[in-house]
Amino acid sequence: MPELPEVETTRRGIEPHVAGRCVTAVQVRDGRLRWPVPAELGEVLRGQRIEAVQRRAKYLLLRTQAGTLIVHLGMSGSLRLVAADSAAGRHDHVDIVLDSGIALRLRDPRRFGALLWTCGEPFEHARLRDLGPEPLDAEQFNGNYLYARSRGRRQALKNFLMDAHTVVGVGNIYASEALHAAGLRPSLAAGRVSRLRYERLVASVREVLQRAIAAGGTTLRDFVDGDGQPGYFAQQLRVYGRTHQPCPVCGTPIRQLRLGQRSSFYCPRCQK
DNA sequence: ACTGGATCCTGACTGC
DNA sequence: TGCAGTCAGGATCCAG
Repeated sequence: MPELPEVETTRRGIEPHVAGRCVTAVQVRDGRLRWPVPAELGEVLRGQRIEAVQRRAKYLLLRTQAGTLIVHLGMSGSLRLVAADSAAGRHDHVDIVLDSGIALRLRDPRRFGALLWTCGEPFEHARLRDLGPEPLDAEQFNGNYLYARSRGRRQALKNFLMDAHTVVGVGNIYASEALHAAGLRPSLAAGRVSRLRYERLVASVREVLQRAIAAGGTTLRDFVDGDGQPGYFAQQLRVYGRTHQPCPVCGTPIRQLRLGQRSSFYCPRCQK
């Protein structure tokens, strides 16, 4: 599910209801996520005030005095604001109950998501410390950076773009969309793409992500924001999931291929 | 160091 | 209707 726009949509949705509130209870119905939910989570979170809700890559960070709760939504996760006493569904694995009577409810059918706790600086956590730059950070993420980083790499451009060491937050949907917007074929060898074309790619990544955030993200199946509403960017997708349908720019049928075990979509005319 | 493949899990969908 | 196979927004781990 969630790439950067969906995680950022979630962050913006929950922040006003979560920041400044105190945790009164943590209910773990099923702690079997990507990694087991820490057994001491209820212990350490209870009574803590959530001071800020931040995002790094596809992780959400709920900061407290005692430490930080790190949330990843995996492929099918969502975080919603619900009344604390509302009935939980089959895949509603964890509730963080707040003193407002609202609970932050983690639903994750496939259980690829994670809840991690760190007492230290979250950016130094093993899961976060080696991540590449944020795509919306113009200082760190620019054409020169991608050009320099890609030299000598034979990897397909799309896989290079989806590697969180290269840049974070760009998953399977937005990689395909950004490459289409930049006119670049996903199968190009990353190391043979020119500096100018990387400049274009950076601009496209940024533009696509920002439009997706503005639309509240993309809902293919599971994604809902903090209020349970889907995102509407699916209506604006130009190539993702549109095999054999006409390219919205030139009308040529969209092609699908597999790169790194992921479906990839492109227009053979617009993307060279 | 880089790359591709297998893997975790559940659910939806397709074709026989 | 049932059953097997395929695929799905992510990221880690491992072998070559």
